[in-house]
Amino acid sequence: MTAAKRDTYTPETLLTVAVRVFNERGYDGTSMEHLSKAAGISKSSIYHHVAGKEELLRRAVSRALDGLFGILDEPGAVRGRAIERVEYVTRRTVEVLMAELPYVTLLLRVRGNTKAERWALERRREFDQRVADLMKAAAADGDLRTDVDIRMATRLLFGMVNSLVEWYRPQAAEGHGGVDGEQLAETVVRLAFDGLRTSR
Amino acid sequence: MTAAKRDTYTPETLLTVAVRVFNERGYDGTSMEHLSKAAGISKSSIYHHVAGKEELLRRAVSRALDGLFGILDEPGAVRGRAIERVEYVTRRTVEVLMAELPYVTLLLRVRGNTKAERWALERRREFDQRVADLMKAAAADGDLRTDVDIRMATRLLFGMVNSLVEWYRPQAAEGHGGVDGEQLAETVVRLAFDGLRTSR
DNA sequence: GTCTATACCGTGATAGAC
DNA sequence: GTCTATCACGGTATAGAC
Repeated sequence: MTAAKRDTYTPETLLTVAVRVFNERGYDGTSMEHLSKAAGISKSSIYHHVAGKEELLRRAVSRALDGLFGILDEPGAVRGRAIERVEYVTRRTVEVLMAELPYVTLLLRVRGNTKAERWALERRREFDQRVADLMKAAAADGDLRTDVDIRMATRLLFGMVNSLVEWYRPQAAEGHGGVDGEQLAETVVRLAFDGLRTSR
Repeated sequence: MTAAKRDTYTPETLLTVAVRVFNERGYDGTSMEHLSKAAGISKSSIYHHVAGKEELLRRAVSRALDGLFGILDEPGAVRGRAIERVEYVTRRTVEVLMAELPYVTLLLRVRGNTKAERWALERRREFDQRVADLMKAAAADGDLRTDVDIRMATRLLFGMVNSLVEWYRPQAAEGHGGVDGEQLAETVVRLAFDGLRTSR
């Protein structure tokens, strides 16, 4: 942040508003009129900053995808035993999901009606595939239970992780900083890998 | 089925088509024009059967909700140790989700822009609350791990279960009947309660 | 029960003044 | 950079013939 919050919009600040409204009403359920009301400027002023509604969507899901793919290049995701890498990617996915919550939320709700949406779905599948490959490696190492299909387990694991966007809301710094972030990530990992039950 | 598939539509047969299109394009992304093309009749013919788009949505989510709430009245959900009841409800939720896949899919994607949608969201929360109460009882029995927040665990568990709608597709009876249904439900339950890992 | 034709409104997007 | 005014279009829904 080089300057304090200013009155005039940039594509970035406008994006913040747009993504919030998209998540509240759904992308298709949001009109340019809704956006203009939420931003406090007229419809035509929005067109001064961005080419249209779909560009806002493209910018938003790009940000989410960048965050997710970034994880796969981190040292913890490329070095070590496969199961450790899976745990790392899972934990980091939860963290990125929380850090970029509105953007990832939008990404996960994309349907595929427009070009930008189809592009987003394609890249999401690519990410899922990369994770599924990691899981296969962990299974080959004998570190995952053998009575479940790996592809299915991958989907369920990330279905669980992704479901965070439906209820997680960042608490506005109550005393201590962002401690709940790492805590929640740890909970998800422990639950997914060790299960809900007290003892087997 | 008292009669074979007929040419003329009823509200029910029309609903089948509408729900499929709603799930493909999203409710807001679906126009009456889309529906009429998919059904093979004109827009105005649709209005002969139903009052409008929102009635189709209401009928669809009602069917999903009836299926889910029905679970809570089954013997397995009201008798026995709490953890057994939680497992039962989890397993049955997976089964209902598969049996009523398009309807539950639509329910889980509802945003809340219209009256019917807000009503659906309210009833969904009611179901979630009933399940959360069961989980609390299981925790009080000492059958759930104590290092995770119960409310959070409930949300993650059902986030995992609900994520099925994003990828599960019924296979068109390849040889044996509907064996995969119970199998998948069992996998979800085992994964959720015992975890992914081979051994602790 | 289905059709064509149409009413009427909200949509995404643009023109041009300030 | 923002505005008002406006466009062409597609949206839900209805009228009335067959």
